[in-house]
Order: sequence, then C-alpha cells, then structure tokens
Amino acid sequence: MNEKLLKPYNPKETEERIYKLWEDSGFFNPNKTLDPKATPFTLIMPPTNANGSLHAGHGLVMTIEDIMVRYKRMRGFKTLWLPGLDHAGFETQVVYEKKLEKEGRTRFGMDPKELYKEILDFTLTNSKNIKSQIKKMGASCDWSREKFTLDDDVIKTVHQTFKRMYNDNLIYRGNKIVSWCPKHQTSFSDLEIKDEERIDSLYYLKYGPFTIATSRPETKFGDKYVVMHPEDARYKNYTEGQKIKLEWINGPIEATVLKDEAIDMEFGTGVMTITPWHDTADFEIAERHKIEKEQVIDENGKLLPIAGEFTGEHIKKARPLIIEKLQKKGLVEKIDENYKHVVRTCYKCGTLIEPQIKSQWFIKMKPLAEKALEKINSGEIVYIPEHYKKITVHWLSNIMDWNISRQIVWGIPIPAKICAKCGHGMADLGNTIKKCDKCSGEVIQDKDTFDTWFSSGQWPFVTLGYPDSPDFKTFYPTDVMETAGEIIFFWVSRMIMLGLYITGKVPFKTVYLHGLVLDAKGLKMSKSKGNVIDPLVLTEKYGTDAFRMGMVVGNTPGTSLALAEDRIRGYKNFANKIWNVTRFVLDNTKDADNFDPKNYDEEDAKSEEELSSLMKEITKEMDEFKFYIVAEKLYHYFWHTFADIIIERSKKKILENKNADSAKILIYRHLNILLKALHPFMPFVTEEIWSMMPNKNKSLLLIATWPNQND
RNA sequence: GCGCGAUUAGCUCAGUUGGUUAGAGCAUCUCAUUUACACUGAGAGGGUCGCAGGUUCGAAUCCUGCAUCGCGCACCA
Repeated sequence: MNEKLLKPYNPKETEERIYKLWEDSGFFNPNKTLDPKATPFTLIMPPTNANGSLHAGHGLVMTIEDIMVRYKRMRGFKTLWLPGLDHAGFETQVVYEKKLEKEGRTRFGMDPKELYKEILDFTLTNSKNIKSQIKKMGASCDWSREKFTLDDDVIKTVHQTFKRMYNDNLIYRGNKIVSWCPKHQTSFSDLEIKDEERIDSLYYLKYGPFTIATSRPETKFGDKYVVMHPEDARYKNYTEGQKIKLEWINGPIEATVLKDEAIDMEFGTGVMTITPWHDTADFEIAERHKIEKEQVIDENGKLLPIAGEFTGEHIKKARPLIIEKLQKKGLVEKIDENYKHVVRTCYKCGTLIEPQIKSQWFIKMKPLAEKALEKINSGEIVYIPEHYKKITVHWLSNIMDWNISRQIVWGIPIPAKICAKCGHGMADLGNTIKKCDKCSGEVIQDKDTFDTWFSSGQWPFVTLGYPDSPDFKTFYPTDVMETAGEIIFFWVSRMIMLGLYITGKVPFKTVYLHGLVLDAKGLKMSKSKGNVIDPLVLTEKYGTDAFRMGMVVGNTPGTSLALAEDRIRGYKNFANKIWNVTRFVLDNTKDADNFDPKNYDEEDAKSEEELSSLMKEITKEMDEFKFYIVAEKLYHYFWHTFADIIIERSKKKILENKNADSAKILIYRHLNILLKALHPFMPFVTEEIWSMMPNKNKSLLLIATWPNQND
C-alpha cells in the first residue's frame, strides 16, 4: 500500500502536482479527446477582471463551471472550457486611478498613451497572478485557447461589428442627454447608475406670477420656459407662447409659457421651469417643443458664465449662496427640508450624476431586443433559475438606446471620425476617411473608447474565432453560460442580442446564474466593511476540494451563499474521511480482484443495488444542473452509508471470514464508483487516490467514464 | 408607483409533478475510546413551514389577500 495513506490527507503536497499531471496530459483541450466524433460541450468562462486578485465570487464560478465541465468530460463529450481575461475598461481604470491617487498622481493631464501603457503593464502583471489562482481552484480549462479582451483579433472583430452596425443603421452618433460622472469625467449607459434615496430640501420659488418647486436651484439660471399641464384649470388663462416679464436670480428676464402633458398637476403647484441640458425629463419637453437648450454646469460640476456672479463656483458651494440671494430678493416662498426623493449616483464613487448633453455613439436597441425576445420566449434559451427569464423579458421590452462611448483611455478605441464642423460621426476602420461625408468639413479621430460591455457582449463568438475558425463551426452556439445574476443585463442579455445579430444564432442554450457570495453573517463583502474573504486563504487552510464542496453544497442557483468557514472545515474532514476509507479498503482487498459481484451475499447485493440507483438519481440531477443536491447526497452516502454501515459491516465479515469475498468486492467497487462520482466536486483528492488504486487501466480519473450504469 | 424574489430547527439552507412521522450541514446535549479515521463512532433534543382566508379526501407545496425583508425598473420639478 502507498505510504502516503498512512498519514492524513495533505492537500498542499498534492494539489499542484496533480494539476500539473492534468495539464501535461493534454486532456483539458478538446482536441485530445477519447472519441473525436463525440458531441461537443462548450462553456465559455466569464472573462476574469484583470485588475486585482480572485475573490470569493470567482471561487464560486470556478467551482460550478469546473463541476459542469468535468462531469461532461467524464460523460464522453468533446468538452471545451475556454478561459479568458477582461481588461474591464472603466472598472480597471477606476482601480488604477486609486493607485495613482495614493502615489499623489492623477490621470488628468497625463499623456493618454503613457497612461494606457501603465494600465496595460498593471493588467498584465495581474493576469499572471490571476491565472495561477484559477489553476489553484482546479479549473480544468483549455489554456491553449485563452483569450484577452484586448487581443488583436478580438479588437478586429469588435471593430467590424461596430462598422456593420453602423452600416445597418443600428449605431448612430447622437447629441443626447447622457449620465455624466463629474469625478470620473466620463459618460455612462443607464446601467452604470445607482439610484439612491435621499432627504433634501425642496425650495418653493416665486417665478413671476407662479410658484415653482425645485430641489436644484443652482440649475435654474437659464430657465426661460415655464410649463404647465394643458388641462390644468388653474392656469387656463395662460396660453402657449405667452411672454411674461419677471424678476429672476440675476435680474429681470422674459419667460415663455409652455403646455405639456408630462406635467403632474398633483405635484407642488403644477408649474415648473425647465433645464433641458441637465435633466432628462426637461430635455424631452424641450425636444417636443423644439426650443433651445443651454448648458449651465460644466463637466467638473462648476457653474458657467450664465450664472453671473456665481460663475466658476462648484454647485455644492453655490447652492446655499444662491438661496441666500433669492431670499434677499424675496423670491423664496418656503423651504420644505424633509423632501424625500431619489437621486442618481455613479455606481463606483457615489458622486451625484450630472446629466449633460453630449455627442456620443448610441446603439438602437429596440430591433436587437425584439429578436432576442423572440428566441427567449420560444424557449431557445433556458434560464436557471427560471425567474431570470421574466426579469430579462421585462428589461428587453422597455429597453433604452445604449451609449457605448466612454471618455477613458483604457479600452478598445472607437474606430470613427467626427466632423469638426457639423459633428457628424463616421465609422472608419482603415483610417481612410479624410472629409465629412455630409458637409465635407475637416474630420478628427474619435478619442473615446468602447464601453467594455460592448466588447464582452461579443465574447462567445469572438473567442471561438468567428467567422472562419473551425472552432466556431464546432463549438458555437455554446451550451451553457454560467455567470453572476448581477450582470444579467450588463452582459448576458447583451450577448444574446449581439450574438444573434452577428451570427444569427443564440450564443448559448442555457443560462445558469449564481447568486452573490456573502460573508458568514449574510452581509455583502466589501473592503470598507473589512469582511472580504479571500478564497485562496481558505484553500490554503482547508484544501481546494474542501473549499469547492463548501461552495456548492446547498447552494441553489440564483440564491446568495453565506460563506462560513465552519462549512469548509467540515469538508476538509470529509476529504480525510475518503482518504482513511481508502486506507482501509486497499488494506483489505488485495486479493479480491477475481470475485464476481454476482456472488454477493444478500445484504451486499442490496447495497450494490442501492448505490447503482443512487448513481442513476444523481446523473439525472447533474443533467438538471442540481449540483448542490448531488454534492450533498454523495457526501451523505459516502460517509453515513458507505463508511458507517457498509465498512463497519465488512470488518466483521473479513475478520470472521464469513462471506469475506462478498464484503471485499463490495467495498472495493464502492470506492471505485464513488471516486468517479466525487471527482467533479473534489478533483484533487479523488485523483490522488485514483493513482493509488490497483487498476488495470492506469489512465487519469479526469477522463474516466462517469459511473451512471453498471460499472 | 410597477415588477421580481424571499419568509421552513439556534444559524445557513434543501424540500422535484400536492401524498405516510417536514429533511441536511453547522451548533447544542448525552454516551462511547487498543483503532481505517478524534479531521471518530452511537444516540438525543429542537419546527403550530410569516399571517389570514380559499381549493382539496389531503397543502410547506396550488389560489387570493396582508405583513416583513431584499432586489430590480421607472419616476415629480
């Protein structure tokens, strides 16, 4: 017997060696498959952000996906799990900006090329680290096909997609109101915004004969239009277009009356003035009435010359000064200091979003969403858990155009020229456009980069080498997309739309969404709370197999998981239990090879049958993605039936030499089958034990056949 | 406001199409100690399944309403 078995199982000594064994075997690559004609199974790994190290959420991803992949490989599929890394545009830039801040530097004023190079170096350094961490998790992915979102071929395909959508009129350059973060100096899509409830003051101001209510007096300098509902009886004497002279913040102005149905007669006085440059609703009213729009606040959150004496003042400081002035002029009727409302903030830094009118690239989402809805509603894409389908359908049915321009350097450059004269935008892949095709004006290169989700939204077909690669033909559409429920809109839904648009096929057949990993108390992990759990600390302490079991047992899809160290400790004991059982079994079955299971005594025959029906049961559950229950059943059966009952029973038979052969072959076969079944969950300890088994065929457990039938 | 979840043992959660006495892990308590394994074994306690109705021979499960918590979306100045 192997001497290692005499000591407790030692993951540290085992894991690296085993991983190397697998990697060197070449079986992570589906090209080396036992049956080249086997049905493919494809899973694309969500590209890991290359701006830090693995967190607990990644631990969950690697665990669940590796379980799927190992299972399919053992079932004989030509299995591809394609790993990738994400430059993660804005996310990474934010991380890097914080690093700069610590060094007393800032991105503003830096040479963009220099900044880009620095972030690239930073990312490449992190990539190495992250890759080795993914390997520590036991991920059996095909490293030979690894992709990075800034690889040349990825950029090329993304550029072609841009051009194609531009030609198809699905991408346009528009002067529209966008969400602008004054701290990060970039615009966002509607998804990068976080709503936050706040209590502020609501100011009731005298505006000529009217009283208007506002929570943002600092925007009101340019308000020259006063709007009311056309059916509001209180204001029936005022007519559309009527001019009214009145005294305002910085002196007398002439206001114009507008009537618009967007006005809520119930709110405040039923009258408001509009600031089209800095408010979405006001912008729409202005568009409808075709009136001019004027910028009041600049990109840094400071007031422009329209504010007169307040010019250059930051809006935060200006507000009380403006109110003070208005009070002196007798224009403040009252202040409600308990006004509860929702403001929009930057999801990263919490800074108040300042809506601004900007010229940006937008994707028309409606036509794309309609096609996606068709496929989702017809069941071509299955959602696990199912309720995510409803959420997706709801979002797709109310979709807004997607702003894909970002004013940051870290990303894929937008291949486009902008006319300096008329602002017209043109897609330009080969850098060939020299003059505006509308007004013949001078053109300049667009300096913006793509929203990172525009490129990762193309991930399934980009990674497989669309359109000509053999891989694309073999492995697309992929089978499963496994990712966090959090990014269902950001990523999953956009992949469906872009995948359908470019390839005409759904990018994946099943969407499996996992929940958040929370700390032991069920709180969201965050650096500020100091409750972040590093998965690598846990694997170091308890072994990767134990960590993986802790991640998967009882963790139903879509539900968040409270990660308690106790759980993982329990599975460390389990790994050792398997180890010790092996010691007993191998010690007692040296001469049992020739016994025929047909000659079992009655109770052993029953046990054999019980195990085989358990295998049928869990095979079905594996196919239904119910890993949480399979892991638990295997744990329970191994420990409390195999070890506690069957082995205890066998001791007596072997010792007293009564039906000893029956007992020996039963425990040997049990161990054999259970090692295979446990392999997807606990790959290291099972592979290590497998190598000690006196099997005739000494191939790796990695490619052993799943024991679903009579094995 | 609209939508989506959740509510089951002290804690974290399972519970498949309605069907015996509602399960697991951890925690707690009692007992065991020459053995594969103390990283152990045997056993125990602990739940009016959020509340109120309804459907049914039968409901944790299906329907309606309510409450609490969480999330998403849209918004009113």
